[in-house]
Amino acid sequence: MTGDAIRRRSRGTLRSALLAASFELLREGGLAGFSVAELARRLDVSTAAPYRHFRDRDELLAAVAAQAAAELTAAMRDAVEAAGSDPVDRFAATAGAYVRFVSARGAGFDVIFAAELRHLRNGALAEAGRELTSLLLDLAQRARPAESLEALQLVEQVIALAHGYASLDTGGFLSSARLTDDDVAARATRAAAALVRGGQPA
Amino acid sequence: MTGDAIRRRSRGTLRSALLAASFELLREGGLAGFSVAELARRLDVSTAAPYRHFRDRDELLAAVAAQAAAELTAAMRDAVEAAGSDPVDRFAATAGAYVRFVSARGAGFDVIFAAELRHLRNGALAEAGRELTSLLLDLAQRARPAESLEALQLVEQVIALAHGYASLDTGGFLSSARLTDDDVAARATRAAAALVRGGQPA
DNA sequence: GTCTATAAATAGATAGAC
DNA sequence: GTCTATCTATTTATAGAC
Repeated sequence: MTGDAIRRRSRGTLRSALLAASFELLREGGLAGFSVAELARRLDVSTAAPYRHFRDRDELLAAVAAQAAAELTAAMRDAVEAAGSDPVDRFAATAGAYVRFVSARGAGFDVIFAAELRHLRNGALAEAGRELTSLLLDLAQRARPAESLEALQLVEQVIALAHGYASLDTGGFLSSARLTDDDVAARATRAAAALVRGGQPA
Repeated sequence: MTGDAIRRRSRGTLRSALLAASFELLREGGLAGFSVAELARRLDVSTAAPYRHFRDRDELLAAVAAQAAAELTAAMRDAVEAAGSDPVDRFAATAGAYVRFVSARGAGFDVIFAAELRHLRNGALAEAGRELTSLLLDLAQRARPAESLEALQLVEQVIALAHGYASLDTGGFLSSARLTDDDVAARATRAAAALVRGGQPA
């Protein structure tokens, strides 16, 4: 559906069409498969057209990353609310939300915090990243048992776990088990909860 | 050191020099930065030379992946032995070994189990992958508390965690903390132990 | 086994017309 | 704002000489 809808856009919307198509492209081939030329091809415009809206490839990617960060933060907030009142479950829900988001949109921490985009000092992206980090830190702080790890390290652990599950999913490591995206998200959530609980002082 | 040593190799060793240089290249730019042309450049041979030893890029990568899998399995065995007798600590040590290995060699599960290499049906690679999986399953089985998750899912969790830590490390997410590779490996190990312990039936 | 030369893709990016 | 045309760089891969 989206492909045609994008191609049949009316004039003046190339910029947002580029962003939308970028997510499609990322979902299909990851950062490695991302190219401005391919984007132009899919939108039936010349390869020069995107450069009227973005200085170069990195600026386009940064805009995508900023949008991804905002959407991911929102998705995590929703998952947290749906998770109930247990602070550990609420924090762990972010891992599941992350897996689901990457599977649906193709952009995760690798895009949002890409080293190749840091030189841009893109304000919107930096701010969106900070908001995401802040949400996670807050949830970690509440889930953190006394005497346990610092909240920052707890965030690091859960991010690593979530990103790992998303990578395994994307890379097809889990494909033999024929899991749905929701299955993988549930596993990531369960693992995150175990991780936080296991960190408690015996 | 290695660069010059490789460039000054005597004749008849291009094949192994290609493998060695591949690891260097992967460590610097990951799978995305891997190219046969760049490899040839570094070894001061023509871009055609590598194709006398490998049918194409994927066959070269598969040979790299098979070697990586064997080395990683050995590194994990060493780490397990050094970890003592507690089954959870022994299993968790594989996460630290993985992080250290990826940091040193640049090739991890993403290369070893790359979807793009599966069509080759490379026997050596498949066998090396099986051996790695088998080691992890065995350790998981011994670390697994009764009533806990299946060993396969435990392996999945620890692999995801380890791969996530390695990605965070490689991507520079942890760079603000100025951690050494050993620091990151220690954190991954600790997190893996917490994960396994937290999975126990309360 | 290695080289030179070359072909065919593909990507990023710009100039200038409309 | 978009197009056509073009440039430059890079990569994978092959043919044929030595």
